[in-house]
Formats: sequence, structure tokens, C-alpha cells
Amino acid sequence: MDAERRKSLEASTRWDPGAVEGRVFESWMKGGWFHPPAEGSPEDNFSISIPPPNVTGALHMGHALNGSIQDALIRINRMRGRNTLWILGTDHAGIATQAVVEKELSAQGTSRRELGREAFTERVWEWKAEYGSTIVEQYKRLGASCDYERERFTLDHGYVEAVYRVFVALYEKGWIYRDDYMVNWDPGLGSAISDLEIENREVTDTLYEIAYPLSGGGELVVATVRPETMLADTAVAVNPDDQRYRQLIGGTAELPLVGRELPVIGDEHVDVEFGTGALKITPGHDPNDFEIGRAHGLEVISVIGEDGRITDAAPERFRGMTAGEASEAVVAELRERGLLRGEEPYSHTVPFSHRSDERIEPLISLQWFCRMDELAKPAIEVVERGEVRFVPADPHTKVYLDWLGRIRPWCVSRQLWWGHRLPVWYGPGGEEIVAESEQLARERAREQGVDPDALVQEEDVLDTWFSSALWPYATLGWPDTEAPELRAFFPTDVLSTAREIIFLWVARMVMTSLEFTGEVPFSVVNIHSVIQAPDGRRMSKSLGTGIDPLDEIEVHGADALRFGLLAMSSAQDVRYSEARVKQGRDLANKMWNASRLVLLNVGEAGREQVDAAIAAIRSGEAPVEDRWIASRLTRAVASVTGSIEDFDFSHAALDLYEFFWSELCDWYLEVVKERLYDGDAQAAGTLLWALEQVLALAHPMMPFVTEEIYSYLPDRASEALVVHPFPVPDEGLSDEAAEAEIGAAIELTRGLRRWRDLAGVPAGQVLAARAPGGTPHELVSRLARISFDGADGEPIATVGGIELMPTEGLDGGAVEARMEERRQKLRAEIERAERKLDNERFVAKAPADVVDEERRKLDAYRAELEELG
RNA sequence: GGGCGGUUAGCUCAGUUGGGAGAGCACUCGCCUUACAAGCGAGAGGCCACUGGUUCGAGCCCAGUACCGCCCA
Repeated sequence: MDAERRKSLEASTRWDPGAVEGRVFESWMKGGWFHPPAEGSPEDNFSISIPPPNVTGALHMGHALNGSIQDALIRINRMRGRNTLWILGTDHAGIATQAVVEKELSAQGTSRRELGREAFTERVWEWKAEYGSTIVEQYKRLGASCDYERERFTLDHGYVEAVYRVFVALYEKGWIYRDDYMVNWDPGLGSAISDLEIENREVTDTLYEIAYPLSGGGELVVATVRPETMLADTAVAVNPDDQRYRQLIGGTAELPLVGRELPVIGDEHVDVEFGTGALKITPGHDPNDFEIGRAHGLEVISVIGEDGRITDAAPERFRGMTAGEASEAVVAELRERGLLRGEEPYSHTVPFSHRSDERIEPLISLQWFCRMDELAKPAIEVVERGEVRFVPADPHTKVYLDWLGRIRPWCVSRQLWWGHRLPVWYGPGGEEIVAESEQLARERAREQGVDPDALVQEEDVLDTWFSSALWPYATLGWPDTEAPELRAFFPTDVLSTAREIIFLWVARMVMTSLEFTGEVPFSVVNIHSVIQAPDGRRMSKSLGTGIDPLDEIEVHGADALRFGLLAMSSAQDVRYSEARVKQGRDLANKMWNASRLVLLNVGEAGREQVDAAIAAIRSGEAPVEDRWIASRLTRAVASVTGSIEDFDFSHAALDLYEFFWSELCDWYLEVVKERLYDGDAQAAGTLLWALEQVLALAHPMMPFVTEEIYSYLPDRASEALVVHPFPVPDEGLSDEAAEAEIGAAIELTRGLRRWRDLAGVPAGQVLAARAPGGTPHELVSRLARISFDGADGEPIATVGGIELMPTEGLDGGAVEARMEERRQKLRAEIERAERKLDNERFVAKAPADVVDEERRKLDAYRAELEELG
């Protein structure tokens, strides 16, 4: 260390993340360690593909936690010498991105339609160029060691090729098809959306009861919350088991306001308890009715169009009204005609769009669908066989399997302009030509005798998740199966993500990967905790309960946030705890200062001294405290490493904290200080070794502070900590005897300190004492401030076999009170132990070692009581 | 309606195969002890949600109840 660095280290009594993190990150980037060569095999290499954030997105706590987890996994594997790739990128987020740009346009007084498709798309690309890298830059702030040189985007040229390849292949298998089907129409977006993009909410509507005159006389009363849809009714249904109505089946009723004759059908799906037990059937505007309509071969009429207005299929007087207006008009007319039989508030759940927040309008619409059942089968099998494993296994494995077991067709078309425009062209006669490019489509058209110059491309784009489903392999170069990245890093190892996208994304990746690469995309799916707001609910932007990870990094440092998030992520839902982040900040600061103590006092110590110190520890020649810390450290390495390997990052973080703070700093550093100041080579070697080990152990979770400290170590074995070998538990360093001896000394020190405090001995005063049973380890006298040199006279107290001599400033009353308190405690314990041992059933049935332990305790209590007099 | 997680110190959470209840923060007392006041030492604070069961022994196992949260329909 040169004089200048030494000076600055001496002066820096606090870890200052803001001043250091940027520089450290730059040094990693310059080192090229995040950009592995595309070499070796997927078995030997380690890779993760990041769940691609939206290109419009900003880093939230979920990203920050997941980033911390993935980075810990990536860094530990890199340190273990594996060729390690963390591939990152963003997805084009069709709806979100289009919405952002449309908002901009609207502020400028123009619109997407005014610009036209081509110019609009151009504008979105411009927006992406300017703002699209926001979240990637934020991952850098977190310290994420992604390969920033291999960043991908779902609309990259090569990625588009992959998407089209998949679309065409599935079309050719007959699994992608176009159909008139009931979709979730989002009136806000003017697009269909998938089942997974809707959210069911409880709302209160009015339930109307309407009389439908029966052709044979009388009437049938049906209940509905959407009276306007009656204009599209094509049947009335009752339950065939319902005694009240079963004789009506096969007859007809007249549809009021329209005059259409409706068959009365029997269907066991009709709930006899709901309303009057009779149901109007509207296959064009209700998903359940649509199914019933299919089963009974009913006509489908659409009276509400994609613009949300009443169509020409309805009587003229209603045409052009919005659905809401039509509802009022229908009710008014029914009332007027005396056909309204009842109206009452009714609370039920209805679908809302996740995207626009508007109420979904179920509509029949011509859309593109992907059949999922055949794709699902192998995706179920690989999980059942354990080739893809969820962590935690319970409950995610079951949730995944249940969903795939009852999967439905996926509506993949979206009425947007930003995204992968469907590679489908229509001929003048409505012919469908599906090909990977326009040129191929024209060739194919020619072959089929369709005029290639008359082809018109489908307007719709694909659901963004369709492209995300290819992420782990499309990012690595597929469909080029010889792409070096694909050959070196696919299949990937781990996917870490949030529980809510198991269906949207994880399952779809498994399905497409098996279909197109023949391999599982990853072997482990880690489902991380949901970080809730401190009030125990989801963080919500609209409620203002979100906490920005960037703010937390700003205030406490990236290592602090990473540690805090990992430490708090113990269950499936956990509350955000700033206290945990501060705990991480304090740990970083503690590491910094403990390291200063070591680095500023080891003198010229280097590698040979470290080797010699370790050799002395192994041979048992080193002082017991050195053997103790080595033994404890190897234990900590085993437990932290084991927790990381089990994806139990909470325990990994807290075990690291516990070792570093409560063992290394509180005891070892305090004990070894004197030797260090005295230039003891064994102490310096042991400290340098322990520091290097613990920095490496902590690095995957707290990369910045550990890397910075590492740069001050003398005679470093590696160019940087980021590529330093990760520690391995070393059985040869376990030392039960040393652990017992130092453990006893620590207990004794604690007892003496407690006595001092209660007796009112001034903090700095050294107490004279005698140790009739033999002088304990030297740490006791120093850390409890006791002197064993030449004490005479009568002891005032005995603590753990140590006789303490009277001294000035001692509060005699307090001492006696404390002694009495201890005596009472001991008597109570003795009584408890005796009662237990007097219980014949306990002695007879409990294991022998438990009984022996109880006897041992009883003896110890009695001895101590004796000692106290 | 179905599934899952949770309920332990004032707050946020640990608690390994059942064998004397722990941490961080907050609190009280004492310390500017030559790494760190974002620190050091000590302390106080718990019918382990409730009811019943199994067991020599239950925070832990079983049954049920209540409340909170998440996912799915």
C-alpha cells in the first residue's frame, strides 16, 4: 500500500458507498469479467437469462430483489471458476410502450392514426433509443454483473426471426389458427387481450328480472345484470332437473323488444338458485352463454361492436348507442311495457383489464389463437420427472401442473401497431399465406396461384408474451442452432422470477423450448418472495406505497439494499423493512472498519505469512484463538454456502452477518488486537487469511464493499475479488477443542461483565481477582478488565469460579442484591430440574442423553449456589 | 368458491429430527476503551392467535376456529 492510499484509508472512518460504487462497477466492466467467451459446454458453464423487464419500466423492489438473487448466484459460480453468463435485455412491451408514445403524441396534438403505421412505429423506435436503456442502467446501480455487451431486445432483427420461425412452425402444425371466438375485448385499448391479462374484481350492479312471454301462455322470468345484451339473446335456458320449468323445455318464448322467437332449452349448467332459475342465453356477449350456445348449436348474434356501440343486428332505435345508453333505454322500455319484474343491487365479480383498467367486454371476434394442449403435455412431464424443479417446490409445482392440466387456447393477436406484426398475408380471395418473410409469402402465393402483388399483411401484432416465451434461447442466437452462445450456454441453469408470471411466462418458455429446441430451458425455477409495502399489502404506484430501490441505494448503498432484501426474503410474502437495509449498511460499514484495523496494522505481511499462519493452525501449534476463528470461519463458509445453494438467501445473509459481527469482530479482533499491534506474524497471517476468506464469502451478496476492501489487501492472489476463488469449507480447520475452550472463555467474560455492570464497577476500572481453578484464557482478563496479579484478602464475590476482590467505588448493596437475585434464580432452576427428574415417566421414557443432560444441569446449579454461599 | 402462506418481544422476522424461547430495529443504563458513535458493554421486554388432542415433554405433530395476505376461478 503506498503512503497516499494508506493515508486515505486511515482517514475514512466510514464506508461511503456513493463515492465508491460507480468506480468499482467501472473497474468490473473494464476487466471484462461479465462478458464470458462463448466457449465450453452448457454442462460446465453457468448461465441465467434475466426476466426481461419492460422497456418502459423502471426498477422496482421486485426487480431489485430478483437482481440481488440472480447476481449472488452468478457471482458465486463465476468465483468458482465456471464460465458464467448472465444475459440481459428488455421486452418491447407492446401495449405499455405504444401507450407511452401515444400519450406523447396526444400532448403534441396529433395521434397514431394521423401519423400512420409506419411513421408511428418510427416514433416508437426513437422513443426506445432515447429512454429504453433506463432500466438497464438501473441494474448497473444495483451491481448486477450481467453481460451488458450481449444485451437483447425482443424486436432485435435476429429475435424477430426467431418469433416468425416459431409462428410459422406452429401454424404449419395446425396449432395456430384464426377463429371467431369469444375474447376479452379491452375497450380502452381497442384490442383483445388474453385470459391472463385480466383481473376479476368485485362490483355491485343491478340485477334486473325480465318477463319473457311464453308462446304457450304465461311467462318465464329471467335475471340479468346486463339488460342491453338481451337484444342478442338466442335462447332461454332452464335446468332439466328443475321441477318448476322442466315441462317448458322444447317450447319457445318471445324475446321482448325484438320479437324474436327463442327456444327454451335445458342445460345442467343453469344454477337453479340464481335469480329465478331461468337464464337468458346470449352467446355473443357472455363467455358461459357462448359455451352453452356451442353445445346447443345456437345462433350467435353480436349487438355490441368493437367500438362499444350497438350494431345493426339490434332494432333500429338502439343502434349507435353505447352499451351503457342501451342498457338504460332497454330498461326504460321494459318498464313501460310492464315486463320489468324486479330490480335489486347485486354484487359479483367481473373482469377488468390489467392494461387499461377498463371493464372487459366479452365479444365475438376474429382473432388468432394458439392451441396449447399438445404443447402442455411435455411441459407437464418435465416437471413431473424433475427435469425442471421449482424452488420452493411447494406450492409452485402443483400450481404449475394444475394450470397446464386445464390449459385453454391462447389468443395471441393484439390490435396494436408496436410489436411483431403477424407473418400472415391475405390474398384477394381471403387466402391465408403464412411465411417467415414477405418475400417467402409472395413465392408461396405464386405457388398457390394467388396474385403475389395483391397480398395484404395482417394488421395485428403478436402478444408480447409470445416473443418472451422464446427468451432463453432466442437471446442466445436461436434459430441458428450453431450460434456459439447457444452451444455454450443453452440450456441455462436457473430462472429466478416472481410467482405471478409462472403462467404468463415460465410455463410458456418451457413449452416452446421443448417444442423447438428439444430441451428444457432451465433446470431450476426459483420463485422469490413478494416484497410488500410496510403495511402488509402490495406496493402500489397509485396508492403511493411503492418504495423506489434507487432511492434506497442513494441513501444506504447498493450493498445495503441487496443485503436487506436478501435478508428479508424468507417467506412468500414479506413486508419491506428499511431496518434490514440499514442492517446491511451497518454491516458494510463494519466490514470497512474491521478491514481498516487489519490492513493498517499487518505491516509487511504477505502470502508467505498467511501460508505459515494457516500451517500453524492446521498443526495445532497456533494460539487457541487463531484455531478458534479458523474453525468458526470454516463453519460459516459451510452454512452460508449451503444456504445459497438451497436458494435460502435470507439465512445466507443473516449467517454471514452473525459470523462477521458477533464472532470475527466482537471476539477475535478484540482478542488478537494486542498481538497485531505487537507485530505478531502469526496474528497478521491469520487475520489476512480470515479477511480474504470472509470478503470472498460475502462478495456474491455485497459485491461493492468487498471488492473495494480487496483492492487494499497486500499480495493479492487474484486480479479482483469478482474472480477470486470462492471459499470452500475446510474440515482440516475444524477444531472442537479450540471451540470449547474459547466458548467457555467467552461465557466467563460475559458473566464477569454482567457482574461488573450490576455491581456498579466503573467501566474503565480493572478489578483484582484470583482464579483458584487455574487462570482462564487471556481474553477474559483483557475483555472483562480483570487482573489476576497478586490479589489478597477476602473475595467479595465469586463468578464462574473467579474470585473478585473488593474495590473502591463498588456498590455493596447492589452486589448483594445481585447475588440474591442469582440465588433465587438458581433455586428455581434446581427445583424445576428436580421435579423433572423425580418424574418416573420422564426418567423411564425420555432418551438417556436428555436425562443425563438434566442431571448435569442440576449438579451445575447446585455447585454455583454453593459458590455464592 | 378452490389453493397456498402467515399469526412468536413495541415493530420486522428467525426458530433445523418435539427436550430450558432468538436476531435486527426501537427502548433503558453505562461508555468519546488508539477499526467502527452507522460504534462498544450490559439490561429490560414473550399465557409462541384461540380451542381441543397426541406425548414423560408441544412454538414445533394432529383436528378445528378466528383474523391477515397472496394466487386461481
